[in-house]
Amino acid sequence: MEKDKGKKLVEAITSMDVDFAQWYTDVVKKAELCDYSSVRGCMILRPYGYAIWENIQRYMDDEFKATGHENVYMPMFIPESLLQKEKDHVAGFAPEVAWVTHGGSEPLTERLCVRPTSETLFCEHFAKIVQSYKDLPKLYNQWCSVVRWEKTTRPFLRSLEFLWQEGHTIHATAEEAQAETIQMLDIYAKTCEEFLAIPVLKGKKTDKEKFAGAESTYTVESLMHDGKSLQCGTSHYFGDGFAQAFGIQYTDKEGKLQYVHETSWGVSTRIIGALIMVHGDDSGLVLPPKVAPIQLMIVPIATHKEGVIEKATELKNRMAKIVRTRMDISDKQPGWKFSEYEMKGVPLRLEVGPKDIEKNQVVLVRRDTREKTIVSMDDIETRVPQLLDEIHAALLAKARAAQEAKTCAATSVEELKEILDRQPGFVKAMWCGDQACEDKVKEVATATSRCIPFAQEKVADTCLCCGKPTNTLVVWGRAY
RNA sequence: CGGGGCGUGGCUCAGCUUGGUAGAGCACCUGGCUUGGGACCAGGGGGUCGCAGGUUCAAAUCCUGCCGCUCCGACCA
Repeated sequence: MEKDKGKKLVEAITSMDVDFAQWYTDVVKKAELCDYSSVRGCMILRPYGYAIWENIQRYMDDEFKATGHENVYMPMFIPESLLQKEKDHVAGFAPEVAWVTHGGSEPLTERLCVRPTSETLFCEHFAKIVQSYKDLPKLYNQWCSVVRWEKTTRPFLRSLEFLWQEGHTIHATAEEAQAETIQMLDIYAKTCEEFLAIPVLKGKKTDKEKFAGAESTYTVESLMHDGKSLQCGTSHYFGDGFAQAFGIQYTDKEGKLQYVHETSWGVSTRIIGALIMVHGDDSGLVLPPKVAPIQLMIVPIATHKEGVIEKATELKNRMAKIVRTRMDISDKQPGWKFSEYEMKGVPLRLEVGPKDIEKNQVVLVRRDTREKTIVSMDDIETRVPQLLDEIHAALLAKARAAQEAKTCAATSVEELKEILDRQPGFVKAMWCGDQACEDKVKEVATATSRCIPFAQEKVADTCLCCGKPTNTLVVWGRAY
């Protein structure tokens, strides 16, 4: 039935059900999100990929500012002695930091690490600038890149250098710091769901999975198309541990010296990996409208016919005032353009040709469902934004349904393993709190605890591993 | 770090077994024609075959080492 021509190029993207990992790599490359560089494990963010990051940045930055945070910039180098100050922290990061040992040809008296995260730099600075309770809180954030010398890398999911934001705040009281930790986790959840259409599971990490040096770590976890989970954002409460290690003290109203309470929180370009793996399909990327660099792509048909380009340009100028609009008037075939912008995940396409112009109409085509709607040219200003909203809602609903369909419950480690082998996803199971049991789950079922969800429920009375009575529900899975 | 696969114009790959002056398709450039799901015709440009050694009269091809990419595993904010 279908014509053979052109099929070969469409097949350039491996089907997700054949080989999900290959599909992911194909999409990243074909959609021109990033490219490999000559440095192992480091990637080049191309304009289209970077534009996605800029949109995420803009959204989150507005949220940070709206909650009273200020942006700063710290150095990219950390002296070894400074990194050593908090022992859990250094133990966690030392194995994967990159070291600078020479300045020009001169050996340095103290080697410098390239920041894997900046807690130590912020702490050192906070210790200097805080004297009184009147100096608190300090609500700082920085947008930067960090370096972690990973053994294996994948575009967006794990690279030696990656872009992120790291928030670092200090507060007079533990309560205030704890509230900050949760507030930022909520902003991350909101970013995922309302901006990226990625449903998330909010919860607390077990001690085994928490951040090096943290008292508690909170996470928003999401489920990818292949059933593996990915941490989309993380928020840590440090208590006064770092404050003690770095001497961050203030004088309270009673004139007594107190340690500050600290938090940190971060989201990285890894979230773009989630975006790809949650919404993508066999034709390529599917971008939720709010984050899409191009929201509406205008494809004029039969551009050589009189009046087509003029009309398409007029429509583009009208739409560009409302949504991020592009028009392709290159002499490629329309079919080529359709495939190209589907691969790039553009949420909505507008086709306009001689027949449409005659009838004063355009054809709107949704990327997510490929549904075509014929709309009067007079109505596009209202219909396009409406459709974009519908697409966002549909993507979120679809992803939520997929997550629910892949969420099961287990009462034993064996059952958990059996479920994950059959259908990877989230598995709810009770846990006694003992790390030995958590280790056992990893050993037997090759699954890790994703989080202790805030929304607790009871799927059994006893620990899935040791059988001791417990009321704690943990969600398990296999993670990226 | 362990195991598998791969490295030849921008991309996908053939050529390697059996050594003998570098190939195809796509992409790109020029012109024509076409335009509602990846067109067609003609002409054109572009590669020290991942790197370094070795064997040989001669290496993309054989040998050794290294580097990189990729997948699986281990490790890991």
